[in-house]
Amino acid sequence: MHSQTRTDAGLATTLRISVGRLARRLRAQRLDSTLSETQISVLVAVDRKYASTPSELAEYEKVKPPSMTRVIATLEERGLLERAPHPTDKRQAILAMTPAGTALLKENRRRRTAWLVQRLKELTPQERATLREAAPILEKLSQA
Amino acid sequence: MHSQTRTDAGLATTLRISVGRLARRLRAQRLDSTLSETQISVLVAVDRKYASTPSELAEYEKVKPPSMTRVIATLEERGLLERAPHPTDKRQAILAMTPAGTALLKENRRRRTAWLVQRLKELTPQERATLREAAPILEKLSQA
DNA sequence: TATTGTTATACTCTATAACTATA
DNA sequence: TATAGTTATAGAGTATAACAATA
Repeated sequence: MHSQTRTDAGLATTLRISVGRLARRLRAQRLDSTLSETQISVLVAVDRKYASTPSELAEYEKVKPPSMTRVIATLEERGLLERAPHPTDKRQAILAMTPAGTALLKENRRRRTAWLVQRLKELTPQERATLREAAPILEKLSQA
Repeated sequence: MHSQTRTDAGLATTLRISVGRLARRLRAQRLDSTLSETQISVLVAVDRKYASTPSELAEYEKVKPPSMTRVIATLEERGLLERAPHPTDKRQAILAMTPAGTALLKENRRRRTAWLVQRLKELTPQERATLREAAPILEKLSQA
């Protein structure tokens, strides 16, 4: 059964291919296809307070500040984010979720999770148990 | 340990997030960052004979024919693909790998796999064993 | 002076519409 | 007429360079 994964290189190859393909399938489930992956990702970052100012968001998303200016402008225009003044530094802006932004994220998570839950249901109980063991390891790998 | 993954929805959420993040990390390892993901993917499709003509490649990559025209033109200019006449239909073209294209793919795979092998080495033997069990299941999930 | 953020401009990737060559 | 592919053109996303406001 594990013929391709006996060696570390074999395991890495199999993981690399299936993780890439699974991620593409998950991305395709996104709710509002008029929002890009970066836009969704910025909403998530603001929602979880991983980043709040335009500079922090650019750094977090690995894009340049002028690109982030445009991403934020679009999200503001759509009423998904709003801007508040920084308490001490007038140069900076603090981004915050609007109720519409929060609702959109929630629906997006619901959709993608529902798609994957359906796929998990098609596995055997033993296979799901294996994935439960593997999930925290994949989590660790992704943060390495 | 599995507090987040007891339910199917919890498992799905954890998998969804870590698979997405791991895929992004893997993509970032690509060799020639002047080649887009689509360009790499077209090379892989030609190499494995998943598709050979511009129309087939457009269909396979889920882009429109004019977009594929440009992707192929770039790959030809860089000497990674070459064009041969179709044996019976003068409208169509058959794309084939050049030695440089084959070499580039090989090096790309080597790099991404090497990155992941390194990450796997940082795990415990028990964790690697769990991933060996999980790998074929993720493979199945990605093809569902 | 250094930092934060924006505006102006250009490049890449993708799309739609219109066209050419062949079936 | 229909199909395979290209050319012309436009829109989205990101980059660099130059600038404004504030620290």
